[in-house]
Amino acid sequence: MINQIVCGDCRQVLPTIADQTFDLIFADPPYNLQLQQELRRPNNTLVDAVNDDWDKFSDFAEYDNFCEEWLMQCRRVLKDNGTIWVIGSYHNIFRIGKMMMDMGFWILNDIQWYKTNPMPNFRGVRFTNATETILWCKKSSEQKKYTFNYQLMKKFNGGKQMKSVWEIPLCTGKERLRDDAGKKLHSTQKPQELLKRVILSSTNPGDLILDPFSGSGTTAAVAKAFGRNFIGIEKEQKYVDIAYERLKFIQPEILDLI
Amino acid sequence: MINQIVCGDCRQVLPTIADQTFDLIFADPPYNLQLQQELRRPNNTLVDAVNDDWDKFSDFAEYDNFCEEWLMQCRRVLKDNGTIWVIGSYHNIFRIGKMMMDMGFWILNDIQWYKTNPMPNFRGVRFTNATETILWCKKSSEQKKYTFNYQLMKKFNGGKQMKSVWEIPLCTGKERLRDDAGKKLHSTQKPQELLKRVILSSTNPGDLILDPFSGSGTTAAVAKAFGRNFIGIEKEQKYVDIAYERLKFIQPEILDLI
DNA sequence: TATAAAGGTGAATCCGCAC
DNA sequence: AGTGCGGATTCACCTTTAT
Repeated sequence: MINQIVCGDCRQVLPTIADQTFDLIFADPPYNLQLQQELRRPNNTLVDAVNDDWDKFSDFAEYDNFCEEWLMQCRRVLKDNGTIWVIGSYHNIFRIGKMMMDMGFWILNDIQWYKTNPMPNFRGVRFTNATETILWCKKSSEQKKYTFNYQLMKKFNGGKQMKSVWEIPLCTGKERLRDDAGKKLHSTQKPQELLKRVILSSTNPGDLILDPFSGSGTTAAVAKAFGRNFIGIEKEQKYVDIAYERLKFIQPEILDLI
Repeated sequence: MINQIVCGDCRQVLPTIADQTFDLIFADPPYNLQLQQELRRPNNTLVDAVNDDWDKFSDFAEYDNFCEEWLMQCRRVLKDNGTIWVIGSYHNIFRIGKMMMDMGFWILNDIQWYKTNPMPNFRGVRFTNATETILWCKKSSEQKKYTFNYQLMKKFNGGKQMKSVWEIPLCTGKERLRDDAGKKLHSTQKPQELLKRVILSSTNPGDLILDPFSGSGTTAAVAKAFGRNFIGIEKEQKYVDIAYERLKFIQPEILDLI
């Protein structure tokens, strides 16, 4: 089932896959829905559970349990010489980072995706939230070998060692997948440039890559463009369809950038 | 005991302070770096790494317990309309961020200190680790009021809304405190520009600021320069002495930058 | 005295293989 | 697992020394 997007919850699909199957994992997990609802509440209008610490804790606990399940499975299907990337924002990345450390993952870098065109803070109550964090980890602290194409990254960076800060625009323009009405097909489509750096830095041609939250299929598209194999897992059939449609088209503009 | 550096472990000193005393807290706790071995540059010179006793913890649990203690006390002595900043690296910030969320703190921003001159990765096995993270939090999600001098930050940023990425050099040159032999007096002295942004963005003149890990006294120095009051807590007497010595000198170059 | 060259250094979880 | 060794490996900025 190589080079496919499987429809299903990764917590159910991953247990059907053998130990040490993948050379690389890229995971872009969802936020806790309950947390997001809390975030979206109108300012200063408090919802019933404000003082209910139990409710709050149960929200975190539910998200933590969800992450623990898919992360444990990811660790199992990752080769002992493989690495894993997990992207998130300040809403979830601290919980995930702490959990990964406790599981035995060893952080290699905390990459900062520095958005060149972030959404401004309209009310002027905070600094413009301009980054997302991508954790790059090996499977254990003792792990000796992993793929890092240092010289290629250095070349991409004009001959100087590439830093952990990646200045990349949000996915907009022609790259952004939209329906006939111009409505974006996926709310959090990641830019190809981001996946290009992930895949070219930490895999070799022919390697097998897993994306347990495939979404619009950026990981699969970039993997295909660069001769890597992939397996995507995606819960919603409509996103599976979108990803397959996307994979039909060659994207030479990615290859031009090498 | 205003505008003083108290010598002692903040876990013992803070319980002697009344509830809701401080308008702002800036905390720069030990990072628990857990360095594995010595590191040499390509020219074979040894890197003078952080190897202080105050940064040694036996395991995650010990570090977590330590952080839980000082964070709980900080939350108690912070005014209900105050905010707290905590700086760390990928070695500790995920543990701290998760813990703070669980305690009820509400993250306003995850500021990225983007070092303009970070130490390179000499072995070429990772990306240059170029950032530290500073969490800016209010005391609870329900908290309506807190100080954010939006217009001043905008002015500092050339008229555009300031982003959560702060490009600031490491503390070197004349600003770095050194003994007569040229040896750095503190292994992790923070740049004044960093504290300037923290203090000017989130306090007003006359506010009272706590730094529970005072170290070389950068927080106190910048607070004094900008007419804020401070209380520092520092475990080691030698650093207390260094900070007081530093406070004797006016630093007009900070004020020039307004 | 001015300019150029050389040297030092910073919160870092920094090699891989053979024996 | 401990040791030894071959080989690949650095950026920005400041200070000191040399021309």
